[in-house]
Amino acid sequence: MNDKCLCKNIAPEEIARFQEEVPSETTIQLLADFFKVFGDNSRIKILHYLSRAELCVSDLTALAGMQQSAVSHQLKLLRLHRLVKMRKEGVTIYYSIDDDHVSDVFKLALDHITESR
Amino acid sequence: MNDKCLCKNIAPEEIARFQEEVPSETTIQLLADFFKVFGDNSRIKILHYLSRAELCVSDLTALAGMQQSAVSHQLKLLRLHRLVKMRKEGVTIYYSIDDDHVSDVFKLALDHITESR
DNA sequence: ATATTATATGAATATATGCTCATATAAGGA
DNA sequence: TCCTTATATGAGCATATATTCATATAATAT
Repeated sequence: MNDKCLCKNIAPEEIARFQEEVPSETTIQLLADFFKVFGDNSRIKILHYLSRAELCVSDLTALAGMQQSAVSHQLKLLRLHRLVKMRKEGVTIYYSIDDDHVSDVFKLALDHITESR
Repeated sequence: MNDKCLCKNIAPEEIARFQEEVPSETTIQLLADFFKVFGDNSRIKILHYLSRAELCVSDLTALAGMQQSAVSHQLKLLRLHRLVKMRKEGVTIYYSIDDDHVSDVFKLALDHITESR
């Protein structure tokens, strides 16, 4: 089947070399995981609100129209990926963006989706 | 519960105004969908190989170490999102990157994951 | 016409994941 | 101390999604 394919651009001997030029398995995994974080409506919303102001969980809950529990779960994930940081003030916890790339990433993505109409 | 929260940064009256400054539901959805495409190991691999050369399905199958069927399924998805384009030559179909942002997006993501160690 | 090869596709399955519900924790106030 | 409030967390559930298997399509060669 595949090993009988004669149409390859790349000769079999070159496959190994070609593969070396590509990120390692762990890098691939890290990249995919990074994008996975952005690949969810709720998290996109949260990141957008936080890119405008430091907000507490209640604020985000009200703004995003989600349940408090859902917001907390997503904030934990965003924190794990070092995209947001938190600041405690009494019983209130304020979240804010903790990554310079976030807005750049958004910009590129917006370019893409607006470009392809 | 939440409506008794007194700690809001934002006054209740301002919530509506604050929400207007944020992309519409459909834009949010488009953004999330865009990132979802990148949020998968197989697709990241495929995009990486294609960012180095135009390749046919058999090439990608061999390089990524996936089944031909899986590669075809993912290529269809990438095509739907206008990230890759195809060129037919006889029975062979060559795929290549069809979006200027792809490499930029990768660069930013790599910055993030290398930065946070 | 038949066989072979390259790719695509539909169905089924397994896994991942986001949400909800209930509850835990922790800080302040009465 | 007891109650209320803000947030976090674990379990269960429902949905999404990636892969595999079998098969379809389409081009080429014999």
